Amino acid sequence: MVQHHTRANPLFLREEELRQAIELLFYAYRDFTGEPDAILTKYGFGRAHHRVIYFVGRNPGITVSQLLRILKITKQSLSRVLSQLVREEFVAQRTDSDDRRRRMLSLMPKGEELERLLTERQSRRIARAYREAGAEAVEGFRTVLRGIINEEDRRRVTLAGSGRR
Amino acid sequence: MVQHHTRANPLFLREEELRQAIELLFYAYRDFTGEPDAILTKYGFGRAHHRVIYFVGRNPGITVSQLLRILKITKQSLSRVLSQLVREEFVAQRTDSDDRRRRMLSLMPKGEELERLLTERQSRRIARAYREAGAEAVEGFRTVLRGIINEEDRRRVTLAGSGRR
DNA sequence: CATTTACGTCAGTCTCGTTGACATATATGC
DNA sequence: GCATATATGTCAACGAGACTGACGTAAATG
Repeated sequence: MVQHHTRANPLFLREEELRQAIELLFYAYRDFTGEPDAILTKYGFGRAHHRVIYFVGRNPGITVSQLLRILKITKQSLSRVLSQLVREEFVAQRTDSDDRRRRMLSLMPKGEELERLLTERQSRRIARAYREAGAEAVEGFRTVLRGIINEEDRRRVTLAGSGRR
Repeated sequence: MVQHHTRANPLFLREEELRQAIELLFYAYRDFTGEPDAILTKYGFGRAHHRVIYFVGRNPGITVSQLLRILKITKQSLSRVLSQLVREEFVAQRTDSDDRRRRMLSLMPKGEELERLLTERQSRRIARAYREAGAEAVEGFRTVLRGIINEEDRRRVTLAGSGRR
């Protein structure tokens, strides 16, 4: 697949290979977010709203501080978009009965609908790529991406899912 | 959180798998850009500067319009960061002798140095992930990422690298 | 010579990230 | 019960970086 005819210089090969990875990530993320971004604009929302809607939908009952740890942004940045989503009835807050300081977040019908719309687009893109690449490539894709993620957050992705070994 | 022990429903499994991909991409990109972002701050630059420096370094002599096509941002957005990079002598412009409307961009010594610094960090992260994952996984990673990229831009990544030159 | 292309710029807007200070409610350890 | 820590929200101010739309200039091109 990767026809490197320069076997003479392994260092060059390595750098070229790594630069390709950098570029693949850039282009893939650019296009991966491009479609949702366009949809969000119609709602007066941006990518930050998308992230909140996605992770709240994925983890119903998640608290603000848990969300902050995932997004790695400041309380202010989250607060702005979150309060907007609550105000416009995309997201609901209810007090945790165990610890009444906590606000448990969940999607309201409007939020669920938008979440589905956005996730559907992204899923379709991934599904197509997965289908074309085959199961073995998919495993490789997952493995490498996990390796790129900071160690402390790797568990976030594979614990929840089919990757139960 | 969400543990799926259901093997009964293949559709559900599929959705879970796709959501994991979405999250892998999110976390990987977040951490992939996190390190360079921190460095750039010290220079008074942002991620936009990084992208320009990277792609100019990678494609010496690239023109403004070519850069726009890669970054998919507007002329204004590019103009702001580019003129700053030129002013501060990270990037040089010289008129193309064939078509004197074009400005061919290249890195100046300061730009090359910063580019190396930033790319080094990202490369190290990728290299570690590649090493841990193995050659086969790397191929899968590349294949799936290429599939995620809009078709018209796929050639950007594999032609320039292993192909010519 | 008219049109198109490449590039730059001005003015204004918006999202979304930042810091730092402060307020409140609640939980928890002693 | 009190002191402290935690979870959350909010205010003010700021900066980066994206956008649109319009306009201007230089050069290439049909």
